[in-house]
Amino acid sequence: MQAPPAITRPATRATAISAPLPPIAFPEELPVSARRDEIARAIEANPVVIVCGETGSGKTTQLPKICLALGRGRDKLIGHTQPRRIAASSVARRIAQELNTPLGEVVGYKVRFTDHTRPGAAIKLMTDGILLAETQSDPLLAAYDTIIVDEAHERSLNIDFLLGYLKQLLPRRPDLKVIITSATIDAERFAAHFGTAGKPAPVINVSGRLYPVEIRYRPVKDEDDADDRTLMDAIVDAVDECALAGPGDVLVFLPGEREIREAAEALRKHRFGAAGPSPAAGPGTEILPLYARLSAEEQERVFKPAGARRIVLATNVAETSLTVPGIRYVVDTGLARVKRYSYRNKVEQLQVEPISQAAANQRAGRCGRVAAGVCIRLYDEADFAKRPKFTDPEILRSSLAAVILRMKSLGLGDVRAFPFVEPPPARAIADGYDLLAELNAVDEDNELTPIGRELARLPVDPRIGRMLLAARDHHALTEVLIIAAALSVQDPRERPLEAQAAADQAHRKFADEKSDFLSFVKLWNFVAERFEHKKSNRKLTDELKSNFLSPRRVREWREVHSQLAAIAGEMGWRGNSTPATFEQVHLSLLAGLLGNVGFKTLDADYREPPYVGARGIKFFPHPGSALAKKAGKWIVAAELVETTRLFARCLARIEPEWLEQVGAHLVKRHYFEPHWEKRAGHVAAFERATLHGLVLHARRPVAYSRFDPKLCREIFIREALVRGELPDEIARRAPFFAHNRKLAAEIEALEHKSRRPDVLVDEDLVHAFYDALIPPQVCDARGFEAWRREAEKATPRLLFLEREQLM
DNA sequence: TGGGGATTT
Repeated sequence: MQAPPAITRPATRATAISAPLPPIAFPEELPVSARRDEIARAIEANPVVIVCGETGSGKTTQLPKICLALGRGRDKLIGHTQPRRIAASSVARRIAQELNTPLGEVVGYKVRFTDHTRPGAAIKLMTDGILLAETQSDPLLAAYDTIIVDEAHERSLNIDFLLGYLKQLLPRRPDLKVIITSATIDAERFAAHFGTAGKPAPVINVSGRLYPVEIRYRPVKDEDDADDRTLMDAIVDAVDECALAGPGDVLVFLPGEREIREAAEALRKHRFGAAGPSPAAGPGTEILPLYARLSAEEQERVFKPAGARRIVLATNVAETSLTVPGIRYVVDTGLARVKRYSYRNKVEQLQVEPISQAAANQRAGRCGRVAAGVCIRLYDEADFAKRPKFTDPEILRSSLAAVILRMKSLGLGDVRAFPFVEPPPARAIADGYDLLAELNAVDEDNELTPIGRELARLPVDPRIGRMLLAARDHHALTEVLIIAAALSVQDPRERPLEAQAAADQAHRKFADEKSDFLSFVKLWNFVAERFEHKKSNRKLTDELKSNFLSPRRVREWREVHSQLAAIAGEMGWRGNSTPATFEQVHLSLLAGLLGNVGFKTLDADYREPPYVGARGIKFFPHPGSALAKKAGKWIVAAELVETTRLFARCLARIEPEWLEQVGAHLVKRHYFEPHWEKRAGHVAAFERATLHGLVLHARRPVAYSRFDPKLCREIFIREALVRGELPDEIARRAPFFAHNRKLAAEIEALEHKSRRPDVLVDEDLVHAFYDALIPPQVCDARGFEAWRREAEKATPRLLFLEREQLM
């Protein structure tokens, strides 16, 4: 759909007066400043420049200013993308401050839900997702004369898509300058990607301001000691080693919450255990967990330096998203939970894996920011050397349905030909199309359907978008908007390690025994009521917290909900004013979740997976579900994730009949054992219906004539006429029937007497007799009767057999 | 019996 440019084009300089440029100063202590002439020349001479700057180089804040000094950002914007919202806003603030201008005037930022740019600004910070979203209304990115993609080495889905998009766009935008910033090791790959005529894009390396980091390898198990030393023992020893090396905070990288809890216990036990206080147990030493699910307050503790030594136990959140200040020592387990997507089973996996060399070096770098640091790796150097150099980019670890949907909707042509930095394998693309077909978003030719085009307009996962489209049709939009928003954000329910039972108790009031999805609706109503009657933000926050709800995540949920509700409003969809039924809600959810259905084959005993799902996968209900112990025969799950086991999370009971309705385009039907039904007077068969291999019904009787009329006619003649199984009331009205039966009986009796019991009336002869007379379309008793009455008007004894025909 | 971290028309 093409809208008039005046509406779709983002604010450009045509209508706004540029703010007067402030003087641009470059802090001389930043390494980038010293190289600014060289960088500026490279930008002027090349469409694409790769800038490698390690932490502390100043690239993020100074590059936009170098562009500004070059006269860019005057007629069009300098766009500058960051992987995270928090970074986009804080970088904008910092640059605005350095230019001594109010935020928004010369430097603005735009992230989801917040737009702090004014017409006339020169530099716009944004998340890479925002720039990607803008390609929908501004395919040439005409609002920009310069685009800086920062932190490209993070290789998120958005970044990889953006790098492909820019590569394709550049020939059509010869005036556009693109700057990619990256960690040094990835530079060559990006340079080659943006090369022209066999010549790679220029790379400029800017040193960082990292202090040297000493790497020490301390594997959990030494070759010669075959004892049962565990990872936790190794962590305790490594922390001791750090403590002996001198003062300073320690950052320990662990794969997840569970390991963080174990490590905290091990460290506490070690400090207070029988062996006496360890060197790490200086007075007031603090052990601080750090992971994303932690409440804001708990995370805050990490940023408030205390007097005593702190030991921070962190997940990957501390690798890129959060910078823990003042770290002198890093202890690296070399492990992380990594999300992957299994094309074979079509489930997500979240399993502990050894991290790449690049990630290990990033972790080590976290202790060299304030002074020389020490990184203790709990594996040996040979182990490090044989690890992959890079972490697989997200695009090679994800379902591609959303990427394909967006590419189709932007008209970017063949997915296989798109210039990805690392093209996904063909089977991954095929799998993405499979999911889109399951959602009815593409047709047999893999072209977008009207549903697909609508899906592409919704800023949510295609599965979730599909629920919304179905809800519009099932009059369940009010409930499903709440559920869809909830499924798009992190669970607002907190479950702190030290208060799990209390949290579960607080959340129990939202539970619905038939559907975890409906607990989101109950929770929504609870929260909405408190927002409506709030006395103060403080009180509201306290009330949420006392119910173990994260205020931050509740806010995100409400923001996503209002964004989706606004889009629904723009599309003219109407919410239901009366509550939708369980069936209406879950028919809608099923439209997006047909691949996540399960059938219970075993009673749950926690040893074998009780449910079988699509393509024969077997899974457990997640123990956090209200249905975990009493889920029904048929369930649907919001997601299937393989962690320690394959778990289905967020469950609801469903009826198998709903699957036939919602999954009509996927149901495979197989018919077998066609047979004559005397009372019904027709041929019946049994139907076996499957959805993704899951048996919906195994032996449902169906009238068979519409599937195979020819075979039905054969069976009708043989069973009803030759063998005499015509329904009685039809037989009584048909004199030929009694006549022919009697004749056959007489002949049989005669042949019996003549001691030739092997020779009976030849069924084939009788069959041929009827077959020659009865028209092809007759295949059941009723059709036969109608034909016979007409035919006998002309020839009354048409169907009467003669004795010699049978002998 | 229990999930790393981000992002969006």
